[in-house]
Amino acid sequence: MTSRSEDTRKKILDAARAEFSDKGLHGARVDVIAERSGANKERIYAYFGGKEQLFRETLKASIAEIINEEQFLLEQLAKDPTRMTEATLDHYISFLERHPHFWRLLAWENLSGGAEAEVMGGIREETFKEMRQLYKQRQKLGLFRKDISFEAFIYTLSAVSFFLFSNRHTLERTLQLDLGTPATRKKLMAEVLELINHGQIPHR
Amino acid sequence: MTSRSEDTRKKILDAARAEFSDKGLHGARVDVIAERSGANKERIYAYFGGKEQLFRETLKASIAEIINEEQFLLEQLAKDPTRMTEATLDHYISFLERHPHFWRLLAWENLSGGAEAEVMGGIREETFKEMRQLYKQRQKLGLFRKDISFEAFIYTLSAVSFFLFSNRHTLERTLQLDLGTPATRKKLMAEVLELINHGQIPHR
Amino acid sequence: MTSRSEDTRKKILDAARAEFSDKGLHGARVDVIAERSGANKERIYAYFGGKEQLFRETLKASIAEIINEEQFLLEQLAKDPTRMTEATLDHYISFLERHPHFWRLLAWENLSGGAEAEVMGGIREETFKEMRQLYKQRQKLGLFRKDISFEAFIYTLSAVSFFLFSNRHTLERTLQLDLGTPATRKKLMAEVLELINHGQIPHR
Amino acid sequence: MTSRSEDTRKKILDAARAEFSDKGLHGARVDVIAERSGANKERIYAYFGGKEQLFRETLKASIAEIINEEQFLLEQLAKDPTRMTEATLDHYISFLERHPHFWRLLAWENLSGGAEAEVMGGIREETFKEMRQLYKQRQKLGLFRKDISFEAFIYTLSAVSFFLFSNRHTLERTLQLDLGTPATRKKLMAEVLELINHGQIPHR
DNA sequence: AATGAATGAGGGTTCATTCAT
DNA sequence: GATGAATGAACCCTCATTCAT
Repeated sequence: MTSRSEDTRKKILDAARAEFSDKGLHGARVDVIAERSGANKERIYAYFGGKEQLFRETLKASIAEIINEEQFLLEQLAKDPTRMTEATLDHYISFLERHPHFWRLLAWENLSGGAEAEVMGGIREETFKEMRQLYKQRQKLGLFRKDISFEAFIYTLSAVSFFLFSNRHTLERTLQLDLGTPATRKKLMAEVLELINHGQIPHR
Repeated sequence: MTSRSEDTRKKILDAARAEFSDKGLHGARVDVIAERSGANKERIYAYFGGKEQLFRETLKASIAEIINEEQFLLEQLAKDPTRMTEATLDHYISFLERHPHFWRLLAWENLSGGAEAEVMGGIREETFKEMRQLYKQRQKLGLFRKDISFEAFIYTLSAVSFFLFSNRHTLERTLQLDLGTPATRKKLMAEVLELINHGQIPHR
Repeated sequence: MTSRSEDTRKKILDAARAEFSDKGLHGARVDVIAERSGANKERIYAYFGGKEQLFRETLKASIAEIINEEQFLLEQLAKDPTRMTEATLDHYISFLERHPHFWRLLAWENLSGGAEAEVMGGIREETFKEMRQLYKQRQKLGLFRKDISFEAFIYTLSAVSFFLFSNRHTLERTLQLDLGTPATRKKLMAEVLELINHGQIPHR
Repeated sequence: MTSRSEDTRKKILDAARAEFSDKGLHGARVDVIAERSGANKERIYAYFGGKEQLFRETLKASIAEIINEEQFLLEQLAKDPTRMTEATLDHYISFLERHPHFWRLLAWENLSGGAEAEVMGGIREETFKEMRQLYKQRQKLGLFRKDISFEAFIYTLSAVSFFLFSNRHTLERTLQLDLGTPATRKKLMAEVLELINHGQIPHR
């Protein structure tokens, strides 16, 4: 594993991420990945074994990215636990915005049966463990409702953030919203946050 | 356009829906569609022009389905406007559950650039118009918060219902929930509804 | 199975026989077979499933040829049972000479493990059955030695005829014989026949 | 040519013999030879020039082996010239049995046109020269028939021994003999010897 | 001398699409 | 209108061979 081969491997992985993200497993072309990466097609097979395995590696690498980023979220939440909902939602949206291949690969994968989704399991477990503790703490403090589980909470935040990107095209047509414009998007999400948030804290 | 050809056309469309829903535009095979439909491959080209055009027709047909169903929702909401949120969410989930090809085709389409999403625009416009009126009415009555637009409301309901299906595989791994089991799903969605609902009605 | 497709199938089989006979399973090229046959490459896959299956079909077809021809031998032996050894050897040599692809395909196949050799089993069984009867008859008549089985007899005839073709190149070098020349070949085989023959009939 | 490089060369040649013997020129893979030999692929090109040249070298080396062994046969025949046929046949069978790559490489080569067969010429010439003298001597003694040339004699012995191995798979099917079992094989060959032998010595 | 990385020309196979009947 | 046969352009993958260190 010389630095040269490591470099080639990485170039292939980068190109694969772009290509698979764009067109999915079946739409992607190995030739295109080779060309995009500047490497020889055969190297793909030497390093990754085949198209499907490369897709899997690409997916894994993309999922790995979320881990690092979630560390920031955890640190932030530890410092300032007020506004947990907002901070988490913001983080999710920001992450998906900056890593379009993440949600795209995940979406392709889910449509194809999610055989590789298991990769995600263990990976995010730890983050969730810490967040769950924080959530329960706040439930005890009376800031979050006790009859709403952490799972439902995180599910909702995931859904409203993921959907924004994954169904953007359809949304723009049906809701007549230009979600490409940050301002429009922010306004929408602010309202969504409001909707979620005020189920949490019993203002009275 | 004899009744015989109409019949063949329909059989092709049905087979195409199944195949495209399963595997997407690129994963689907024209041969398979022909076989599944019992029609000759060449008929597909005679009637639809090509694979992509067939996909488009399939998508359109699937979207059209939502119209009929949404009439029921509107009627129901007209009769009993209390529990608008719950009724809508239930309707969405039930629809997606009974029409997996709908959300699947939409998901494939969104990933591919959503060129055909425009079809949806006009189609659901009318439904939304009626729902928006109802929503505003209830805002005036103080049952829904005034600073949360109809768009944000419907966006949230759409997201939490669609996400349940579109990301099911990933969800099962990360949240350790067995979403195939109706009971688990119902419990989750009940909590999500709670979360959304209590931002609407200021209990005090 | 129209006559047109039957024709194409046959053209492919003919071309395959030539190509496989020349270069064996691994040396043969599907493109070349397609070109030689004048058919489209894809037809090969449509009709035969793949390269290896085509090879198998080719082998089967070639083996089938020997059956028809062996009928002539049987008839001949029935008419004139004297000179059984000579007639059989002549027939074998003549057959191999006129069907080079037969022994070549068989030779390739034997080298590759003979997985398909089983095809031959049942096929020649009947011929051998009749010949065995004839052989035993002649043993009883004291024309063939009783301590030499039919198997050893037919084995020897097969070996000396097959070897003439299968090892021709090597033979020409080591024995300095020009086996391409019919006269040389005939002289050699006449002597070999003599060698075999006089073990059969106890001249005394 | 250090002893280290000599060693590498030998390891390559050994691996090549195994691989080419198994799969022939076209079926063999350079990568596999490199792996089997434990040497680097590039060394093959440095030492042998290419795949085909390596095959040729492998063939030459294998043919060379026969020389040493045939010395034993000659010595044996010199000591005890009675039973020349049997001794020679036994020797051939034993040699082929112990050196499967010899007959396999030769068979592949013959099928591919036998371009390298010339190597054999010179190599066995000397052995044959001695054997021919012995044969003629015995013809004069009236032990071998005068109208059967040495070439026909040696041809027959070569054929019946070589064929046993080269066509084993086909034979097992057509003659229903289990040639893998030594006993079966011995019985068959004993009868074949009988057949040949008694053409030699005019018992009367 | 030796190695791991890289290359480019195929090699087998499949696909969407069209033709001939 | 309908069908089975045919086509050619890819598509994934592999191989013999060479390069750079």
